[in-house]
Amino acid sequence: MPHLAEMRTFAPGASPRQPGTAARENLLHAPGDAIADTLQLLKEQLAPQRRAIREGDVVYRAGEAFSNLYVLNSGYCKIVNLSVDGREQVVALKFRGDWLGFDGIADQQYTCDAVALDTGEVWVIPYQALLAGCVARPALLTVMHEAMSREIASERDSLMSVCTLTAEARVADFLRYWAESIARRGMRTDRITLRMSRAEMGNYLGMTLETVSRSLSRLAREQLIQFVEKGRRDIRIPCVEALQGFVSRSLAPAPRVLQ
Amino acid sequence: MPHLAEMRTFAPGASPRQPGTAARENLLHAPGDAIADTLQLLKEQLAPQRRAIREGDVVYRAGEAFSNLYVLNSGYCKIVNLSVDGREQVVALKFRGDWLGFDGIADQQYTCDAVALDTGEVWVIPYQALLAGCVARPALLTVMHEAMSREIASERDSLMSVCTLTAEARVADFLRYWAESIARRGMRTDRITLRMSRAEMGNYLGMTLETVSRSLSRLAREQLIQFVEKGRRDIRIPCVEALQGFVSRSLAPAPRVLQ
DNA sequence: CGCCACTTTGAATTAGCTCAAATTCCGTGG
DNA sequence: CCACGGAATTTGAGCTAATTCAAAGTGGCG
Repeated sequence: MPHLAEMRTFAPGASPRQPGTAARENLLHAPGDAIADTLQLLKEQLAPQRRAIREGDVVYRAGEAFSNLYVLNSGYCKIVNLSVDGREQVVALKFRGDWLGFDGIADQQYTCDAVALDTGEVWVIPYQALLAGCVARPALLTVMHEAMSREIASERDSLMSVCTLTAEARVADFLRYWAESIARRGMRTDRITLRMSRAEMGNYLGMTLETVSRSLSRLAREQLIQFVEKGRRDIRIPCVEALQGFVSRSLAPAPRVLQ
Repeated sequence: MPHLAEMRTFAPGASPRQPGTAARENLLHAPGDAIADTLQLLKEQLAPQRRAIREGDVVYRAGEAFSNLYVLNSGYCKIVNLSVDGREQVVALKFRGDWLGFDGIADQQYTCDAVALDTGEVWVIPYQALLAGCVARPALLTVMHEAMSREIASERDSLMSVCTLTAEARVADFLRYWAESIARRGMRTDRITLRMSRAEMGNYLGMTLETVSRSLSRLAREQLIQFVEKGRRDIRIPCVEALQGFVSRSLAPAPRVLQ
């Protein structure tokens, strides 16, 4: 577990080597890949503690005192918002390179649960250490701000999706978003494995699990997706653009309303 | 919408402030009011340019190159998200002390329109100047991060509201949120003036303007609100807690679903 | 093999939408 | 000051997308 004192000992550009993993990850590092660059920067500058996670593990919990941000190095997480009256709402999904925990900054405690959807690894980024590191490497501040900015924009898109699309279009848009997210991370996108149950998807998308199921069946009937044999969580997307097209087409013909 | 994350920190009874001279604002400044403190800090450290805005004025527009953040010193703004296929979605409302423009950081251009709902004033905070100022005054970074964090939490609450509440409860929650927002800023809350048309509210809340109107009529019939004579935009809220109670009560009895 | 959780599909119900008509408000010009 | 016209709002009636309730079907795993 790296302490602040240790952290400083790494000269910028020198990576703290971990036996086994570091070499492999450096091999995988392609310059120009913003996500990999960010991970690389964080590793070099902060040598973050790594924490293995498995499906269902809680990275942080609502109400817990805030002190760390987290960056997802592999796997998938869902962010679950909780209301005082007991409602639960999946409000975001996180992929490799995404940051978790920004919601805790304002009042020094997290306002959501962050739960792993799969085996993976998060890096622990103590907030104070990050701020301290920004003095030497302003790039750290830049990547953090970009991540926060992106999160704000992303949640606005979610809200727009829920407010303006039909259920079936929302499901299609969700699949498109998932495919795009993993494509941007260099993973194959033609065949995706959803890490969520129908109930979780429905919760995230603001519809019942039955409606999710019906929408998926309909999308399959329309050839926009295919179920990979054995297991209804593996889905083939022959053409992501076709999915996008479906979403656009399913809009009301005249969406021009606001002033 | 429920903005749980915003609830803490602010001491009620803080000064309601009007745009005006620095001297008058200093007189009105009450220590312990986080919003006033932030404005004070920004004024002292950055002496931001002030920009008067009137209803309909665009503070920034989607696609425009990012270089400034803005802080609302008075008035109200809506944030409108735009999709490539022409949908418009009001995704946030901004009050005195709120920051605008975070969405522009990630890709160096704004992704939304920010539009004034009323006469007011924004302060222009050049992002680079802000970062530079943070070296001398780390508190600047703190308030900025808190604002971003709050915005993330707030949008998650909006998403939860849209996904889990009935239309009528959403309208009630919106009124509660508006009342609470201005209460926290020291303004009277028993009688509020909505700055939005039924169509704008409906867009923000994910329903048609007719449903907004019907919901308001029903809430009035149930004595949870009253229309102030002459003008359907002035609303009296006899008891904010009663509104909150209505929202909670209108939940499905057994909201326990996820896993 | 058999249980259990998840998923699919159907049928009936309903919340909210669409379409339409009346009403109110407000600014503008006479 | 009042009349007029357009825009916003309200309200009603019918419709539809999505929900609820229910029953089968499927797969994973001890």
